[in-house]
Amino acid sequence: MSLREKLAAKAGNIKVTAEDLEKAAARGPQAPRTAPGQLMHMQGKVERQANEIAQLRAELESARVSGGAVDVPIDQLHEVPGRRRFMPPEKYVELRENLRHNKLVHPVIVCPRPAGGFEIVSGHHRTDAYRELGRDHIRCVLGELSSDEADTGAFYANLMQSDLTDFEKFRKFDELLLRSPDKTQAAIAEQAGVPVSTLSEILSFRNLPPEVLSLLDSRPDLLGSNAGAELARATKDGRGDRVVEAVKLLAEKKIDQQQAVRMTKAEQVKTRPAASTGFKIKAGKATWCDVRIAKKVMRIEFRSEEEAEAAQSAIREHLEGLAKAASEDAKS
DNA sequence: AGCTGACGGTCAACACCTGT
DNA sequence: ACAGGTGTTGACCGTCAGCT
Repeated sequence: MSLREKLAAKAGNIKVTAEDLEKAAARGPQAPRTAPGQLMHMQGKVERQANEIAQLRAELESARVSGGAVDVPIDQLHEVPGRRRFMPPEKYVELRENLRHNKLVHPVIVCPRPAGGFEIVSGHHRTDAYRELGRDHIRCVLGELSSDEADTGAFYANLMQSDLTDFEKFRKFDELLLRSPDKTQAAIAEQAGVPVSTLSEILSFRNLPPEVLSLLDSRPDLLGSNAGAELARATKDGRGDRVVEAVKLLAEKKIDQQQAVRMTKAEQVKTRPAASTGFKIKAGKATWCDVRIAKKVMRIEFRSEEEAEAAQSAIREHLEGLAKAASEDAKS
């Protein structure tokens, strides 16, 4: 008897009952147990995924041409560090609840990744919300930019959004300046469409103590550029300890930004001559004019242009008198 | 001359106050 | 309770002086 005939005879005794079939169906597809089997299984899986991604990519390409969007599995979307825009927690909750009940109006913009899958160009929070809502697909469109262009594009797009914090702008501007050392602040400011002075103020964050910078990394909404620049100046003047203390109190919501700035200046304020910082002149109970003085500049604010004009000639007359007296004093 | 930072001004949004 | 006025805050802007 040949080997084939022997094996056929043995197999002939194996009977597959209806019960066996049921058990097999309940177990579902089984992963191979041997190493070569597992390798082949893995290769097959990778190939299937690559095919799926290639197909998705093709669908996205044709959707771009036709102006449509494609449902992409959320587990194929990957975040690029530094590209995510800051969103206050309450706004995120608002977005998620909106998406719970409504369709996604603006699809997520993605770019294919060399490593497979897609990187998110914009729409991180929408993707997060979908994940939290237990959805497994999200509408996507293909971006037309390289990864670098996407980073820069996302940044400048974010810059136009008022809810991007100044500290986040600083981190990105700083990174841009490091990446392009040949570019001046003026050139970057022009590209971003902001005055050079604004950029300069934002970049002053770099002078803050390291402790404050790491705090701001987790709470970028803590400091605006104004207060940030003031605190950076205080740090440069050797008052870093006070800056750290003030920012900690700010984080605990015990003080606001202006109070934090004042805190770092406390000693200076004491040593300053007791100059008047302004006063108000009342007409009855209402303020008729508000006078503010800063160094050699005095500002007088009236309720209306007419009142300002009326006061103007009286002030001029008085000032001319003062100037005349001053010149007579100088002669004598 | 160009770049940068300091300083003060303007504006919008919001909070608070006051009168009805 | 509501509307309007007033004050405060933070973001943004323009000017100017110092520095390289």
